[in-house]
Amino acid sequence: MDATVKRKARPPKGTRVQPPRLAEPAHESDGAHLELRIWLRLLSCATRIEKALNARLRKEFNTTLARFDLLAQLARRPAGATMSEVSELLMVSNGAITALVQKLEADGMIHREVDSEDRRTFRLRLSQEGAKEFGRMARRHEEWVIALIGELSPVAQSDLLQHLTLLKRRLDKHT
Amino acid sequence: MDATVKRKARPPKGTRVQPPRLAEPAHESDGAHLELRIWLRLLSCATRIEKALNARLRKEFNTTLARFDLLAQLARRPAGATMSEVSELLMVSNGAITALVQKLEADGMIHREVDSEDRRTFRLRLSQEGAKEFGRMARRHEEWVIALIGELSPVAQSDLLQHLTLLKRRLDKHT
DNA sequence: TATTGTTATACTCTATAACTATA
DNA sequence: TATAGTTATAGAGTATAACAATA
Repeated sequence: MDATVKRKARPPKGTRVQPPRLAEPAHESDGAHLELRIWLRLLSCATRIEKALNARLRKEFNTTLARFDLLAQLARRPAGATMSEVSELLMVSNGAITALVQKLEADGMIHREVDSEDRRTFRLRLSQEGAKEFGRMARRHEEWVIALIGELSPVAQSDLLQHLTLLKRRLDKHT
Repeated sequence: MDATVKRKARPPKGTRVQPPRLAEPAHESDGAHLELRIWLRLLSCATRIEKALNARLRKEFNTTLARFDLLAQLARRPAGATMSEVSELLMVSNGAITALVQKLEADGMIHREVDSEDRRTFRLRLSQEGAKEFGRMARRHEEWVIALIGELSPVAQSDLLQHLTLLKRRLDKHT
């Protein structure tokens, strides 16, 4: 879904004297504080990867990253999870979860059973085909991610992971 | 209803080999490839920061990150930019840009002038109040980002920036 | 014919608040 | 009263495709 924005063509005339610059969603990224530059680059990378993954999930599986993430949470919890738990895990409101779950249930990817002890709650679980389909998606997803990130050297990768982990810990405390 | 449904609850002790982990929106993140773990952490960090910034922009300035980013692009281009240029810079479709621009114009943040040489195109520029308001937003924005990221040591920050820059370059080539 | 930008349409994700049914 | 989840509503962002004006 990229590479087709036809803006390569540039008005041949004009008195524009700006230096050539790579597309950079930055606010004065050059003199700015380190923190700002990190954030802009982080956002840029995440957006790029997210768009790529979303487009491919749509194309190959007719689904989205949000749904994929919900399935992933259930996939690692054979005992299932409640709506509220999923809501917290995905950091998304209860109402939004209801919508996602309805869609996934309608597609036959998950089912919900009333909890035997508290009839207000459901346990969500992958259905059998849901588990299979998620397996297919997860494999492709991983291939895509490896293709996108795998060009970095192993050392760079492990450094990057380490620093992101550090950042995430700070955010966990700070948010 | 086993009361402590939270994932944090753990057997009091044990022979765990794995490091303690916080809630992690991951798909089997432990045995997974490095690339996958990087992506999940990257996404997690970006989402957290983005949500925080969006909420604050909404609260203090009644605006959004998408609009802020568009303004930021104009702020660094005194000569202005066309719709298509902005579309490319923000990696967003032309139709979506029209919507954003209409909103910002209605708010008096920007104006658009018909290009004297090509009457199909507009030049978008910050209005005077737009520039002032953007200045206020940018200052706050930077404070927030510094507060969120600034807990990392300077060394960690510069390493992180370096690795993200590397990643971004690969993505530029690869996407 | 090609390009710039608009419009119409639709879809996804999201939050909030009022609501229901349990507890 | 408090909690789990639903519904109704609203709004942002997005893409696509058909279209108009201009090149």
